[in-house]
Amino acid sequence: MSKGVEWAIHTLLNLAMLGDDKPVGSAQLAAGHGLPVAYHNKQLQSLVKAELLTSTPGPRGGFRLARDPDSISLLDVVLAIEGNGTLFRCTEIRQCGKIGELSTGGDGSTACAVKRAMYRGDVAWREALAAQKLSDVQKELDIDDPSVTTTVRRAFGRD
Amino acid sequence: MSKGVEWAIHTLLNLAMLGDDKPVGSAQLAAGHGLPVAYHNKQLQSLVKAELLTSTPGPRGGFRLARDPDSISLLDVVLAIEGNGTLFRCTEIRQCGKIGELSTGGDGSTACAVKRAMYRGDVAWREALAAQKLSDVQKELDIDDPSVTTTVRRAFGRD
DNA sequence: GTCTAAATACTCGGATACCCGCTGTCCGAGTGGTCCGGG
DNA sequence: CCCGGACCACTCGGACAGCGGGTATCCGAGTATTTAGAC
Repeated sequence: MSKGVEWAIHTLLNLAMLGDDKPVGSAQLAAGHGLPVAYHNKQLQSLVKAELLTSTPGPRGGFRLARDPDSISLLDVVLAIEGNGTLFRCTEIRQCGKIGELSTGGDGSTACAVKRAMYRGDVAWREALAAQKLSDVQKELDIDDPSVTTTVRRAFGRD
Repeated sequence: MSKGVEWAIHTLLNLAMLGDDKPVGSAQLAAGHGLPVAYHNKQLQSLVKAELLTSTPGPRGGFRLARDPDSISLLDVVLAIEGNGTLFRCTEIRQCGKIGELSTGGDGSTACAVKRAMYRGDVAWREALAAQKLSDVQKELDIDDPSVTTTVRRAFGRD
């Protein structure tokens, strides 16, 4: 899994902790965690396409959360960055080679058993991530370090 | 996830369906599903290192299952091919940049909340794969197409 | 003083190189089988 | 006929290229602000 996922989650959490609706520029967001500005900007565009962020151009522009943190799951973020493909990709090799040629019994309607089995793992992963909203992670973050919100606000020049 | 995982699972299943302990050469295993021989051989070596297969060199040599199919989980196969790393890699960017520098409150002992949250998804995925053994998939495969075992045996020149 | 309009500075957005890891291929090391010669 | 040794064919194992996607970077399109000028 690409680093962009970690970057996106932290960035979204920072925006959630700021709370207000003032846009924050890509440069500021990247500076918050010392990330390469231009590439991070590219990831933010992916989040905009996925409708997790809204962008406003021009001076005083930047990015805002498109929805409340309790309606954005970690799965949403992962899919926005990685694309909505599955972890395991079935190539249907069961239909190739000698075995594929000799195979005749099963009807072609049923999906490959290997595919089904691997997809069960995929579904478990997705459900676990979908169950966790940004607001949940934000709460945990606050429990670990109650001063984190103040720190973030200060890092972005608020207060 | 790399294709090698799909290849490895099908190959192990084929060996399980053959049942006997006669070694099968890398070339035959690859021909079973029309895979590139040399590269597939490379993957088989990974399975040997993970102690899922045993290899015997020389003429009449090849690969055999190292354990019973009911003691090999899909997770074992995935980790053997992909390495035992986690899906989500935490880079600790929370400690970098402006926010990292200003952050002081939380004790360094607790892991990043984002890391913990993502690892929950990782654990769910691993558990779902660990719960499914090769024998289970083999049974499903046999239900979908009762003639599959015969087909595989024939494809490998048995009977 | 106020309205208008142009210049400006700052932002996002997409097009362009770079690099690491999966993919694919090759050849060498090692082993068991086989064949030939001798007893 | 039986035994021993050398040859050989076949196997795995690791070392060597090729390519695609993530990574990183730059420059152009667009907009709100600012500012200068005219009324």
